[in-house]
Amino acid sequence: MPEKKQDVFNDKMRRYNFTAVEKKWQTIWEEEEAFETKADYSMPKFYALVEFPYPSGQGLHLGHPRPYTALDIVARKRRLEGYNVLFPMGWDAFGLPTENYAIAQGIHPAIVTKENIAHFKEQLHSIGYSFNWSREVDTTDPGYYKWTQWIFLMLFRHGLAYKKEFPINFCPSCKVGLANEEVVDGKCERCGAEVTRKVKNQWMLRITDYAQRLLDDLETVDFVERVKVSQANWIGRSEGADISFPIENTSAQLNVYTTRPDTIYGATYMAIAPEHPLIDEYIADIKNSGEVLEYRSLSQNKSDFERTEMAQSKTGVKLDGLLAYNPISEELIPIYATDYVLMTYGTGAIMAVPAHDERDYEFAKKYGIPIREVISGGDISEAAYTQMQGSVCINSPLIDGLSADEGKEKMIEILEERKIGQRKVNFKLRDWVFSRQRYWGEPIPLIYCEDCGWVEVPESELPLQLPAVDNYRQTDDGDSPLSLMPEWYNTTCPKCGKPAVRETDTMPQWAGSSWYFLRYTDPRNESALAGKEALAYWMNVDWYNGGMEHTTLHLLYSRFWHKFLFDLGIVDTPEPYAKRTSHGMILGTDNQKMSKSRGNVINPDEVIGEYGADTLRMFEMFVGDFEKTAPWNADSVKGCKRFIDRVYAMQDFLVSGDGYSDELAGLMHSLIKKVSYDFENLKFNTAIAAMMKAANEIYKAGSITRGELRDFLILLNPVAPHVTEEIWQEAGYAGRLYEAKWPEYDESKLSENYIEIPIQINGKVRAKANVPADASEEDVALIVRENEAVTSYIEGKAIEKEVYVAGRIYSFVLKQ
RNA sequence: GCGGAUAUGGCGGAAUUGGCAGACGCACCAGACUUAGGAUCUGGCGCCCAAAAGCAUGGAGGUUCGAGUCCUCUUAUCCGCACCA
Repeated sequence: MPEKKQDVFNDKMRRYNFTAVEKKWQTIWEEEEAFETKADYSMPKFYALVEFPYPSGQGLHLGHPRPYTALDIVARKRRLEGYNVLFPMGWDAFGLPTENYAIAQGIHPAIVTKENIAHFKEQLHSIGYSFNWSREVDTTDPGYYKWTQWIFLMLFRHGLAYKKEFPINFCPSCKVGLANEEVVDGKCERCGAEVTRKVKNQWMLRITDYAQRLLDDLETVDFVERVKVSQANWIGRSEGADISFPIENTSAQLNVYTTRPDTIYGATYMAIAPEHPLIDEYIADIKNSGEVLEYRSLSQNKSDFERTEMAQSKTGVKLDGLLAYNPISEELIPIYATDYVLMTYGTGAIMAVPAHDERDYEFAKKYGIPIREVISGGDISEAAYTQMQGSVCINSPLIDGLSADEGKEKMIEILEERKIGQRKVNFKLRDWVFSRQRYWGEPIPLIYCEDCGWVEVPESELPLQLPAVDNYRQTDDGDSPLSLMPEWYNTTCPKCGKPAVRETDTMPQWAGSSWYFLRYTDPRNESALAGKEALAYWMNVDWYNGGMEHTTLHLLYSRFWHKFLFDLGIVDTPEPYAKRTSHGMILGTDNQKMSKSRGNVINPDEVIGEYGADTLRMFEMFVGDFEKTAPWNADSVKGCKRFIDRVYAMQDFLVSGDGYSDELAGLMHSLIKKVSYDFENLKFNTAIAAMMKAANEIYKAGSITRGELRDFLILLNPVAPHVTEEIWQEAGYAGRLYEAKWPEYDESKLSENYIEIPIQINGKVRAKANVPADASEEDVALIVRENEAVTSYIEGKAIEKEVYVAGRIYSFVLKQ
């Protein structure tokens, strides 16, 4: 050991060349297949999953490494704990940017994709992740999308895929259909033209059939609360009743859905969507039909954006000549067409209760419709009163005096008895629009035959490959480029053999990512999406981390597909993911989202070049609470680099001894406990802080035993795998660090013999006392009284109360 | 508008879930070692103050021996969804 500690750090300071060292270990790990899964299915397994990236042309940005490093830490820890770990990576490579690049440059998207993947892969390698590269998947690989298509066929065969007219966003200037994310403020992202709606015949998936199960099973999984809440809100279950209102002087009934049957006496008008078929049916009876039809076409031409823009002020038009009959209040009430009622939810018609619904209130005020209070508790001259809790039904002869909740139940019973309505559950969740009029996606494996209708492409012909095209652009009508290729789409009907045509739409980007976690379990299987045994062993995903932005799309879609495959008996579990966590975004140094246009993007390659991969990994974890957004701070990165250098230099005070020294034993045991706990609970920042603090203590102590350094290196290894592996080798420990065993701590050795407890007098800390850790309350009371500061405070004053919280605090309350 | 979060030093952030507010890091200050320092080591560092005391977790109240943490009200910011009957 050197005489003076600082001597070590002058010219003699031990340093290492992180670039060379990191490269060295990455090569060794690869050669030794250090992180590959074991074929031994008797081992306990752990499946860690991060969302596979879209390989964009820009390469990785600083946001990518945050979740990857987090689960890499967990995966590495699990391996050290003796688990067989599956930690795969792949590419969600179908998508718009690549396609747009292809359109602009005329280069086949497959070629661009290949280049981008190579770049991404190299970057990921340079960060030292322990991914199972032998299991890499690529959604654009025909060997992969064969099974995406196969799952679609199964959905079709089981009646979960159907075709329907559906409006899409269309840019009249670019003449292309746009995804929602390409529409910014109602304008085309590229050319800025106003986006309109265009009705297309689209494939839809019946995710709504699974709405109840998708909601119920949230109870069975360990997802962070905010994810569960968003999914539940998105599914949007509500309970109410369908009720029929006869139309006077006709045989028609107007069916409505309401969650508030208890307010039916307050229904003073009916409101229907402008598209509602009632208008067409009784157009002859509507005196102002011209006005009504004009209103309809006006609202139909509005884009979604305009419609929400207009939400400020409600508009509508009364159907002159038609009146509805309220079957409970036995009154005749007017009917309005208005676009605040949506054709796509419920029945497209509502009973409007202005007194107890804010929208109806606003509408009734504007059009001078009576507002009748039927639930007490509010002031309806001011605003609609919508509370149910603690409210009582009034002006409602059949349910007067009941609470709103009871009134609702009672009214549903009455409606069912009289056969004018029934209990009904509704969901906000819509079916999934599954076709895209694009090139760069999985072709939908269906054929249309004049005689047989839609017919499956035979399974033996899968994958149905994307053909080479001359032009990747949509037609002026917004159809897929495949629709310009008669040589591809003309075929024969697999059923009857007559001439028939292929579907030219492709699948959305969400398709490939809806089941990729299954493919990782057995990625090269050619006869099934994955082998039974592999699925049984590896599923469920034990821990899945991903962005909040995928909560209501990818996460819900993949749960849906998984449940469908479960129903078919292909997978054994009703849910794919046992646990889901979410990371916060990394912002630029200006506290803004990193983006090319803001010019605040930092490339991870720069950080690796200047400080090394271990430092990048550590800082990504140290920057703040994993679940919160955090701004990148280029200066703070240095702190992590310094710490790593200090750890490297610890070898200079290495002394013999496989165990812990008396001086550091308590520190080591509590460090093992802290780090083990924090790594499991997304508290990477405090785990690193604890290791930094421990390093400071070790420097103060001036020596470290071989046993202490060994365990310290193992704890730090998941965060900084290269440097720890290097020290392991240089210091002469046996074997590889990646094969070491995660240390255990001894609870009895955590605490010191003596502990310092603060003494409060009237709520303020005035003194501290050292007491034996195992002292009784009586003992502590005596020790505390010996303290001079305490005696000076309590002398001559009456003690009103004394509180001792064992090991924490001693508190006196004095009479003032 | 609805839903979800967040607010703590100059900065990023800690706080065993009601028990010493500011761990750890950055920046800064002083000293050491240096031909040199964008290296390293040692120490300091919430505000106010000579010190003692006092004041401090967006703001205002409250509960408690004790509140960043619990309750009520309020302000600001961020994210998601947009008339879901």
